[in-house]
Amino acid sequence: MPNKTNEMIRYVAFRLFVEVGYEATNIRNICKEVDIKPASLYFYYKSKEDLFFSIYDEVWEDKIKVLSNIAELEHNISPNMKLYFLYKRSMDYYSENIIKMKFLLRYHLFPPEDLANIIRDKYREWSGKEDKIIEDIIKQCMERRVLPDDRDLSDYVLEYKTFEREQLIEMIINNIKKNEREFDRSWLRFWNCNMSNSV
Amino acid sequence: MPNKTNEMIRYVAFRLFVEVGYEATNIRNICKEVDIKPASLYFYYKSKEDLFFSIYDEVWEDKIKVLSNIAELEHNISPNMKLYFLYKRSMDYYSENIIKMKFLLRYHLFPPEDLANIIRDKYREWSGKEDKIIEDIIKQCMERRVLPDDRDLSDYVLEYKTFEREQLIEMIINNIKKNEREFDRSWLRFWNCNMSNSV
DNA sequence: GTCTATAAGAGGATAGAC
DNA sequence: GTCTATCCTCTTATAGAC
Repeated sequence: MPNKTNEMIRYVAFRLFVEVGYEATNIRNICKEVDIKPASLYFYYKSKEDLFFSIYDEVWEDKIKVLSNIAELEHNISPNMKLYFLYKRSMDYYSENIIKMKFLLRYHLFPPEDLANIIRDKYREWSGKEDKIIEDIIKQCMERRVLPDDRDLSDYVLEYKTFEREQLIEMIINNIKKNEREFDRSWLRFWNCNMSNSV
Repeated sequence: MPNKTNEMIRYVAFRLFVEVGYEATNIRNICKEVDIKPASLYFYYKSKEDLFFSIYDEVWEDKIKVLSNIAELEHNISPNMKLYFLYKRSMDYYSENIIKMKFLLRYHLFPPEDLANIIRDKYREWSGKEDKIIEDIIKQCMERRVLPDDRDLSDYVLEYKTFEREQLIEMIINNIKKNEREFDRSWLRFWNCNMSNSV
């Protein structure tokens, strides 16, 4: 049974953490927007750091949940189409949640000094789960010879993740959602140039 | 005739601005490492912001100078080789100056709130100079039909910059210098899939 | 749950001596 | 050029009343 005040705190804090960053976000500003006094925030969170990681984990949890659902959805299709759908629906999710993705990018690329170690550990754990989902599909591609097996599984996973990250960063930097057609063009280039061919 | 203390201030400040960020970098920390008292820093710079932009402009100036030199170097070669050399030598420069590139990426992606407007203006000015260098070479490619002229110049420039940025971000994120062969593979994919073909 | 009041400290910046 | 001393503001966080 989530509390109204708590939801407001999380909403405002998240926005500020993304837009102005952890260090520049201060308790007073959050509370001003939520219309409570700073002391009240400490009823919900024991510290600024506590608030941050509560949000950080929630963003990752949501992302992993969505990716899992996508991966489990398709059954009777070829594994390369599975990977394609994973990509396409990931892009849909990222497009609609660009701010969450910007949040993750920000704190993985440039973590605040005092949170850096914790973020690194949490990142490893969460992105490990992400890897498993991708690995699973690519493994199927290799088993059914949709992808040449002269390369390592981990190599393909890295290739896919790099490609996906490029797309994501382009979205974040340009702050626009690409249209379906552009996503498909990128996919074709990726599949033909980076995956199927071993240049 | 640069002053020894001033050089130290700039060196230390630059490192801290990259690694821990503008907000988390404080005058006291800089001065501690330089082994001077905070008041002394204000003899060289009128504020923290002043120090920051002095470094910001220097990083860009150096980058533009190097790019200009590369572009002016090659004369008797085909324009597509010119673009290839621009790419290759840019990558060499970026590899050897990853920390400077990380600095620029950091402040363009996530500028401190109070500096955001100034950074945006300066960025426009500097990257305009960068665009001119790239434009000049691509224009030659189109004139000599090395690149199909069914696409706009600005379209090609954007394509090149996006490609270059991908390579750069990969270097920064993985914090390693790719080897020559990998750079060449990336170039071939780019040239064949993104430039020569109009998919 | 939310408040008032405040502790405790860190930060940018300046005055003025040497 | 570099220092000591200090101002003033902002920040996280807590104590304790309601």
